Amino acid sequence: MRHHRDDVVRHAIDVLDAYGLADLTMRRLAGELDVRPSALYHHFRDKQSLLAAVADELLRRGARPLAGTAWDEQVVEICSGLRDALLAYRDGAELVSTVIAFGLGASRPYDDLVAALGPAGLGDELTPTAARTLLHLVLGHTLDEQTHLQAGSAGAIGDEPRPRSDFTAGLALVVDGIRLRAVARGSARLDQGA
Amino acid sequence: MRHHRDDVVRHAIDVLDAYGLADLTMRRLAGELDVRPSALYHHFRDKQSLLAAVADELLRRGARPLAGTAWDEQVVEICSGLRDALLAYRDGAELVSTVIAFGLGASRPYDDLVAALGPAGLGDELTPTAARTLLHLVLGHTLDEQTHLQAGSAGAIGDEPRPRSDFTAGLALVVDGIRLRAVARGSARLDQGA
DNA sequence: ACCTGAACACCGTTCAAGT
DNA sequence: ACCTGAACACCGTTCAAGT
Repeated sequence: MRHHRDDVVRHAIDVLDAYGLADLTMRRLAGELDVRPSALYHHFRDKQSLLAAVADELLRRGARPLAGTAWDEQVVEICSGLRDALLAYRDGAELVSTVIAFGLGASRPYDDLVAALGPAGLGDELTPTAARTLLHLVLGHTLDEQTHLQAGSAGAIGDEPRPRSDFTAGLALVVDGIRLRAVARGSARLDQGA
Repeated sequence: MRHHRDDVVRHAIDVLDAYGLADLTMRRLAGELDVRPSALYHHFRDKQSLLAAVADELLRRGARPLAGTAWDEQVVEICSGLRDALLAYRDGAELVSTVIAFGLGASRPYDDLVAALGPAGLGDELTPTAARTLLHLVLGHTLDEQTHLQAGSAGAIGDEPRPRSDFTAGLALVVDGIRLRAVARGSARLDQGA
């Protein structure tokens, strides 16, 4: 049976969710598609590109429209939505972190954060910094969280699972720091929780 | 020639720095030590444990005494020192991030941050959250930075390198957010830069 | 356009046995 | 205590050739 690129990506997500990132190999994926491993190289130049496409699809599936109007509400929505998207598939956080680190894809969340931060008036220098800081927080936290959630099945010894409020609290720290800079340029109120 | 554990770790750091994390394989390391790969399993139960020991040694070499007295000075020192330690060896940030994600070692920076944050009076719930948030920022940022620094030699297309001030600015954001919570419990001044 | 067959150059890990 | 020899069960990638 013949496939095209989208079939491969869909099957790759299934393999990811069922077996984890370490077992998402070209050979295993080819096996699931009932095809020789070399056939995959017709659709993707290498494994990194495949993983980038899988990460993009995972984020696309988790995408939600923004409801809030204020920049800080939107930032919290984007970050929470990203976390939910990462948690929706096994090893989602590890996959997206890897793809972002290699700089081959998964750039949507960063772009969305930059756009949402616009009205905060941080300036052209601080806005990308703030967006990256938020992104690092979400990826790092969710990677931690997902690793600990899955610690039962894997070999790693997990200490206590993260309390539910931990993500929100960490995010609020950073948003407050950003709000302080926005305030310095004279706009939002300082004491609203994130 | 016979080695013990410390020799293996030292050679592993050399291989890491010379060839990168992807080429720090058990087989290559064994080759450098002029030993069969199976000999390494006398010293370490698996590759993860070896990497954990390498990460700990890398952090040990980068350790510096704390000069500051105020908690926010100490936090900035710890984070900057961690960044410097990670940048001192090729793929240092990726190695330490991996080891921390697996929860097998490299816990010193987290412990130091928790200790430094003590006097901020954040409480038992927020202190670990703040420490993790800082750690995620430093690891994420430095991983980004190191990837872009090394982008010339690797295949990944790096966009512009991070501006020098980016790390400091991102760190200041988070420290300000923490300071705000410390202020809420009534201690430090709010307008001191990080 | 999509795939096979066959190969190349590797991996981590185990385990009995040696000194 | 530290190591060898040999094997097991895998990897990603290339490339000529097929339909």
